[in-house]
Amino acid sequence: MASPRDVSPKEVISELTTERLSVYLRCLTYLESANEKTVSSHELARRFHLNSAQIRKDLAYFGEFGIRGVGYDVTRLKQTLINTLGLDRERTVIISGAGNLGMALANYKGFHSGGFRIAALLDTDPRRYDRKTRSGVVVYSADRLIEVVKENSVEIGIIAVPAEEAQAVYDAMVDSGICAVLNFAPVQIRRRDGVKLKSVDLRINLESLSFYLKNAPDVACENPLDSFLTPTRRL
Amino acid sequence: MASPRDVSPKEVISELTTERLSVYLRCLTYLESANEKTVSSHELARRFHLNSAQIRKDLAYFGEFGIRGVGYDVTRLKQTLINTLGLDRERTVIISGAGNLGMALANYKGFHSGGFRIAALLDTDPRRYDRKTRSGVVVYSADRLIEVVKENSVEIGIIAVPAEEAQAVYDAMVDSGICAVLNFAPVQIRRRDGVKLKSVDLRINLESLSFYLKNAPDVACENPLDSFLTPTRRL
DNA sequence: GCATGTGAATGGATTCACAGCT
DNA sequence: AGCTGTGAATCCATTCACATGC
Repeated sequence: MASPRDVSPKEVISELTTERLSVYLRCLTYLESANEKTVSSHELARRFHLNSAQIRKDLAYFGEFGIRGVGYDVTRLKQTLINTLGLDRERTVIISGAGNLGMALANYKGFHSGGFRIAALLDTDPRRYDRKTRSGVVVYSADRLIEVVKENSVEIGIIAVPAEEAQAVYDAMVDSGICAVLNFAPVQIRRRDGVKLKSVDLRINLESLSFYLKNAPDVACENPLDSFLTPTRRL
Repeated sequence: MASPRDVSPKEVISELTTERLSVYLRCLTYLESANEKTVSSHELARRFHLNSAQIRKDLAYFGEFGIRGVGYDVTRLKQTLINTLGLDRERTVIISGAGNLGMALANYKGFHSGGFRIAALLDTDPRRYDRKTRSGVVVYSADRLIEVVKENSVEIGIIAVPAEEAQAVYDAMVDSGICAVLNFAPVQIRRRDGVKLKSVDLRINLESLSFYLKNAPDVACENPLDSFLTPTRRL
């Protein structure tokens, strides 16, 4: 249908699919490092506890990358996924909130490679200004948001401030031109059009485990992928 | 159908529903602090950008808590949700990995109230032993896992170690008797039956934003709840 | 022969819309 | 009159199963 280089799908791709692409990319990176040359959807499914039909369907949204009777070329599919996910160029990130969580995120290895660069931490507490994380990220005054965003062409903002300040930080980020935000504050952010928002709510995750413990029958076995993925459903 | 105190549903409740219950609880806590006495599903939906039919359906799994023509009693529904989520008694948590992330989680306010208590941090690096977080959590040798779990009746384990060690930590936690785990390591954990696993993958969340940026049409507006929730789908 | 890519079938989750209660 | 609780309808995601191509 689509040529192999066609990586901009016409249809809307669900968040679930997108997140699985990230999982596939990780699997392929591993296979490549293990010197595997090709892999079939069945093999991928078997080794990483996925579903082969789903892998094929997910990939097929973006073109035809496999060879019938053979499977997928590991390196080529990996590159395709990198392109598809937009990880083929660097995206700059800022983190608002230089408390424990912000600092931990600034040092998180997965945020310093494979397409991402953290330009700065921002905070409103002057005592934190000019501190530097182990990974070399500097803390600036939150007043300098616009300046930092402009100078570094920041595309992604991470909210790591207390719940009360989160909405204001979100709005300021959007005003400064950021159009994708990852929120760690435990609040429902009021969104703005055209700005992607993902939230990670640590408290909700714990409460969900509590619910399980309360109702635990004894045995429960689920899709290993589930726990990673967030849905895209409409209200 | 069910009596108001019936809080153990026969049917299987989806993870999506469970996570929404946490959201409702948060909304009700806010309404209670604002001295609201009753609230209708429409009012809840309007104020917190939810869907009224979904609220009613979610709540109805656990009994009949509303009054037709009136709505829900804020305090009573809040208490019901606390019971339903199993937050009416304390659940003890340990965190494995006293690096940046583990330390940040140990200091996270949402983990020190409303039903949770962090008993300890565990690490394999002796240089970290006996350190104490601001919130008073002490770092022990990971060797002492079983001892700590037994003495504190730990029910929930949080994995905050590097990817390579995550599976071993998970297995050790399960062997020690923990039956609910929250994993922050970017790997697919091989599950054991009867043990609930939730994973938060920071890298996947960022990649998902990257995909959005790559394909951003210009405007996109989604369900504000989406970003918080994780699905429960079968392979 | 074997594995992809894909329509068709299934299975869930959300939303609609209204009967029934206060 | 108003709002809950819920069957029916709709929408979306996953899985099946096979025609197609290497």
